[in-house]
Amino acid sequence: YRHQQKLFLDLLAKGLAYRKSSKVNWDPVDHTVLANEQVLDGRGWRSGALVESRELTQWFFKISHYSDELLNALPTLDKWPEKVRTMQANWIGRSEGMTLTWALDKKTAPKGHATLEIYTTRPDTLFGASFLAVAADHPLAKAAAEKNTALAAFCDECRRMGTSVADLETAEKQGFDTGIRAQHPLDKDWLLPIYVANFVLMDYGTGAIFGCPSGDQRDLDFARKYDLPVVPVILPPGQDAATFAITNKAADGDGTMINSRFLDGMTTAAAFDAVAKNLEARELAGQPAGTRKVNFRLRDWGISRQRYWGCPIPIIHCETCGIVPVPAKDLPVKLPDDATFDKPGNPLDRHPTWKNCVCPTCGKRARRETDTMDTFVDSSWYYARFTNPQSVTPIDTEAAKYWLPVDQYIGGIEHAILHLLYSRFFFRAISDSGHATGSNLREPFAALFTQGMVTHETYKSADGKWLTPTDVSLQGEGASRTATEISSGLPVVIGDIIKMSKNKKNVVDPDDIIAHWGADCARWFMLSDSPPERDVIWTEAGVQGAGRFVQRTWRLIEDAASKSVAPGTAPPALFGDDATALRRAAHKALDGVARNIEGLRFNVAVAQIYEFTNEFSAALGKSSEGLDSAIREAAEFLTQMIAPMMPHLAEECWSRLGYNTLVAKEPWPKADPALLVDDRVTIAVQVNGKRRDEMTISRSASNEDIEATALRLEGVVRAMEGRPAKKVIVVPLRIVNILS
RNA sequence: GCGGACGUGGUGGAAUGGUAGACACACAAGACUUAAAAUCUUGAGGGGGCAACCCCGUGCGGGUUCGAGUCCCGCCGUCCGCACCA
Repeated sequence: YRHQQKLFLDLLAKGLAYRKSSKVNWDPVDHTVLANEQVLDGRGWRSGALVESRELTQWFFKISHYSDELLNALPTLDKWPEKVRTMQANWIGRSEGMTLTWALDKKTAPKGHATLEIYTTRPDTLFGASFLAVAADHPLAKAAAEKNTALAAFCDECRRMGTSVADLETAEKQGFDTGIRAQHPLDKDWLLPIYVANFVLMDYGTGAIFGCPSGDQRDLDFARKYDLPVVPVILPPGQDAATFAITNKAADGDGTMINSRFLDGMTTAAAFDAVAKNLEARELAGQPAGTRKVNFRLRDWGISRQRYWGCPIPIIHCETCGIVPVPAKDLPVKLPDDATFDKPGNPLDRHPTWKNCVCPTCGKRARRETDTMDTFVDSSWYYARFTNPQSVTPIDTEAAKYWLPVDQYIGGIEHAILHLLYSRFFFRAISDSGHATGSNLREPFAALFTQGMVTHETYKSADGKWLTPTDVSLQGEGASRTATEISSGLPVVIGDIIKMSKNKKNVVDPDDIIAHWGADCARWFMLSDSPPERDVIWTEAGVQGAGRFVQRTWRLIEDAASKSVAPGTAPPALFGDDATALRRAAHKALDGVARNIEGLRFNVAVAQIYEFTNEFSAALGKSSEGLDSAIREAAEFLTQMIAPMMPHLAEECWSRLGYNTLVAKEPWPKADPALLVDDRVTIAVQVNGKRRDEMTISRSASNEDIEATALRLEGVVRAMEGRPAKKVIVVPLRIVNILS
């Protein structure tokens, strides 16, 4: 906490942490702030009228300061999944547009309101405007509502909808005419009505828009409902100006400008520029009537939590001095040990004494901040702290420079946005406030791999209760699979395969798995079953198979140990055919497994080990010159190959092979390149693209030899039916294709 | 609505544009056993044929190529992310 609190205060000093009042969704049962997804997750009891909207002062980190940088740096993260980069780019949500100032009609405007600022990404469609709309919380809406009770009621309705309606997509567009009129920026004689509309968001742009019904679907729906003009201003490519009309589908793409005075005939891009230049040059209330503006969807990060767990925010509230940082000598601010949890609400706020303190500046009685930090703050810099956990400063810059960025980060896809974006922000923010400064210290994670989750089938009894896998017995296969409840014999509905959750009871206890199968076996199954980026489906049958392999490997090593030379024996001068074959298999497997582990293709690595094990088993029954030496090599290779995935078994095997060292400490063996390539290769022969035969031929055979041999093959002759070969394509070591 | 990914046997899944289904699970037959378990051997994409072998086959329809699961275009479906973002 000491270090994290120090970081917080340094961010505060840099203006990267701040306090602001905003509207939140408040859970009146738990007395805490609800995230949007919690309101909208359909859990029922939290949605609807139970959620309150309230004004709350909370702490934020200014992630928006880095919006551009976080977006622009995404392409440099070339070892991150495309998916995650796309998700982050969408989340940051950069859009280029303009802020336009509209003069309000003096006769209708409330006192103190002379202009209205709106944000648009489509200034080109300005001549298609037929109304303006503001959010219910917009100052202009509030001012207008003061003298208009019907409008005030409408605004209240909008606010309630904002926090309670889960199905936004079905919510109807609704508006209320404020009676205020605004002058069109390009024609002061053109007055447009200003509405309060439920689909305008206060926290995006300026909380106000202009509506161009012909160019935006929402605006069109709104215009049709309130009978506002619909003037087409963009002619989509391939449409005829004489016949083009807007019915119920807005033309929101690019095209040629029409009905737009001096813009007519321009492309949308040119019209954007023309309007921008025009408005930038115009003056209104002492400033340009329009300015180009880049907007982001990304909001600042609210880090306040009304919870006991989490790092206390090191701030003291003093009536005289205001917000006072806790002095460095008083850090860390610790959580009380005697908090109570018998009531809802923040235990720190409720604690009888904890929040009482004196102001470090004036010495008067003051109050501690009772919010704690979001635990995502902790996870945003732990990797930097880990480079030297003993450091007296939060981060040891030299250690960080040496170790960071993290070479390979592995985590679930569920962190694609929050954790990974917060970390990218926080690392920059702490660097800019004097910690971990260095040219390589901007992005925390050089490479990212998102692994899948462990999933399991779900089962539901006839009366709709979730059943655990141990309650159910399964019969049949494919579409005719059925399940019955063991205790009652009644049929069971087999449900979706989903992430294990206690709620749906589709869980298998890791302790049980380890107790019954062992950790090696569990790990082996998970690695072997699916590619690591995909979800793995936990099945009893699958883990049984892994268990059999554990036993089989042990037997194989035992057998091999008894048939091999002693450790450290020099290899013979000559190996017989079967011994050489075993050595080739061992070296190929070693090479392939190494490559696949490096590429994180663990399931393929496992398959290769299986394949090699099969060959190894078969070789043990043979007799060949030098076989005992080859067996030792193969057994040692196998042990080393399984070691990363089944370390306990590998150590047992290593010991059985006569060593009293740890295989974990052995270097990965080097495959002999000479044993990786075969003298003779088997290649397929196609006639007109269809495989008809195959041949085994010397690796160094010339194309002419290959062609001649291929044309003599029995299967080829049959398929040619006496026709001559028109063309023969020879791909050395791969394939021959004969066209006839 | 916008953005992205994916679609291969009964199942999980292999396959730098070059023999589709490696490997495993499940299944079946056989060996061993008084029996079962375990283990070992064998079989298997679908269809036809005694067999040799032939035809069809990677969601559907086109295209590029000597050659397409893989590349391109258009559909269909599934999943994921964002979503009244102006």
